[in-house]
Amino acid sequence: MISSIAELISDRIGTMPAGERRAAQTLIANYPLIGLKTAAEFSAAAGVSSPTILRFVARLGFQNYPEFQSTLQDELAAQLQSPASRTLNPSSLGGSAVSPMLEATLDNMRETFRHLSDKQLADIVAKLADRRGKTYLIGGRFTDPLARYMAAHLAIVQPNVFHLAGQESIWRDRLIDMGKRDVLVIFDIRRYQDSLVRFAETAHQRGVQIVLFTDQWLSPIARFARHVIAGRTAVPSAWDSSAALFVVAETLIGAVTRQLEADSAKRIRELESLR
Amino acid sequence: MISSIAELISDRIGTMPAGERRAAQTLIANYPLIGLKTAAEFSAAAGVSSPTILRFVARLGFQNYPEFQSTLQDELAAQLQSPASRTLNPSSLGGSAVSPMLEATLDNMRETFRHLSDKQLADIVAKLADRRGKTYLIGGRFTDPLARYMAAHLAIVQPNVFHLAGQESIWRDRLIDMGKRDVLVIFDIRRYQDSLVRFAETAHQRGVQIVLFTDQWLSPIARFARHVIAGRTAVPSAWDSSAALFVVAETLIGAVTRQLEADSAKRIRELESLR
DNA sequence: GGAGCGCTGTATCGTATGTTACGTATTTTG
DNA sequence: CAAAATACGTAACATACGATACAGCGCTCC
Repeated sequence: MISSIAELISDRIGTMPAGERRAAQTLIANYPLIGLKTAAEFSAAAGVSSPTILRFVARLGFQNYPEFQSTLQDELAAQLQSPASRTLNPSSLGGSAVSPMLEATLDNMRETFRHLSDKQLADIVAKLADRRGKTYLIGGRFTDPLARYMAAHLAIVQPNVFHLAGQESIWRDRLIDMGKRDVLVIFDIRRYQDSLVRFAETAHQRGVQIVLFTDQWLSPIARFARHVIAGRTAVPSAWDSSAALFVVAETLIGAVTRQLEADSAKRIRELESLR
Repeated sequence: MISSIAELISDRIGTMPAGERRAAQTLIANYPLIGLKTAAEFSAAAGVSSPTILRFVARLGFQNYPEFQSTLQDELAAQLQSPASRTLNPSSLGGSAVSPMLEATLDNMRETFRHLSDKQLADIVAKLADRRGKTYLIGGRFTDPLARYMAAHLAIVQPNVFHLAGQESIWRDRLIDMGKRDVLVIFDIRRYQDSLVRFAETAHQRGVQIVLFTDQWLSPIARFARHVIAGRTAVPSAWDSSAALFVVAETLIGAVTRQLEADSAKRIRELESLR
């Protein structure tokens, strides 16, 4: 079973003529980056001519150079998305049944936060903590609980936080109260829901700022969103994982609370006395 | 000090017009691979035109698209050569506000799963997948969204899954339908809610098996529970974190789905056709 | 409400890139 | 040692890619 181009090469390098072998060796030595550059640059690095490079990729079974590059990119993409598979050898850890799921989830979180800058989060926190406008939250079929979770916390540290629940017609009607100063937090991962997209579009037209929690393939709502948080969702399960988005949500909740510390502390005391 | 293109983007994304911001977001979400493809493919993925992509890279300070791609490749090369440097976020070095939160959460998860045996999980899965009885789910003030999340998934792979929502009196009345073969999944972390404890006690008296998700200090409901999952909740925030429990929930969802694979696949197909 | 500015997409252009044909060099085999 | 076959590079070609000019549109600010 040959899965990567690197394996394919080492499998066939013996049957190659001298020039192509030099190409193969340079590619292996700088794998896979040389292969992503132009055929001319590749040929220069290998010290051969560009036609030799083309014959080389043809011998590997590719129709043309772009096809070869695409395959390399796909390979790279697969590597970059699951850091674990690359860093640790499979035999090193004890074979627990649950740990693949846990490991994947931990990777997803690290990866999600790696693509999330402090500045981006700070901007979102500032917007969520801005009390001149209202905050609305809504989610899709499986992610609506995340919207609820976030709403439950935010509603405690500040007024004017609303979770949009129930039937579509109900929350569509709420659009009438939304305007420029307001924020709409939407959770939407595959398979993206049309109803949410329509809702987001209308809200956007009304000038509402949208904060979108989605997966790495980006919900179509990203079109209308002011801020996009792309979480990794891939786990060894029949379902996608929302855990990374959940942690981002908790991080934001914590940051908003700290931001509003003075006010929220007072508010929380008041709430306590109401019980 | 800006070292990577990703940082550069998050630094300037605030000043970008809508179209270029979409480009920026898609690049961040699929970093950095989309940027290595052609401008046309990039533009299609971002849902904008190719000139917008070119204006985007120009705004980042590049003379032309190839120069932008070369920089991305160099960055990738540096990463691939020292795998260690990739795993840590550059911002985690200089006192970032978010990464303590992430680190604590990751620790919580590892710690939570360390105290969770495969056998314990397998028992719970077996019980949840047992279709002779009904499954009820409920949670506390902040954890009810977790109950909803779990219910939303379980209800798809098997019948007779119910989330108990609304006012206390409503779900108390549902006790009448609960019996020995049924399972009640409860989420309860500090501060533990009296209403839930009373509910759990009554259910227990009726012979209902209780699966409890709680924190490491154990809700009083643990007294009545057949299975207890104790998650770590401590994070540097004003709030406790439910993320570890969330991941356990997802793990169970995945395991139950696999357990019921044959039946659930058929069921899911049926559901699809109902849309 | 009107004028100005800035953003974005369409269409066109030039060019860099991959591709192919061909001739020479090199190796292999009878 | 000779002849043939294979490999390799040079040069011409075509395509597809990035760049640019321009027009339409929405937005903001008087």
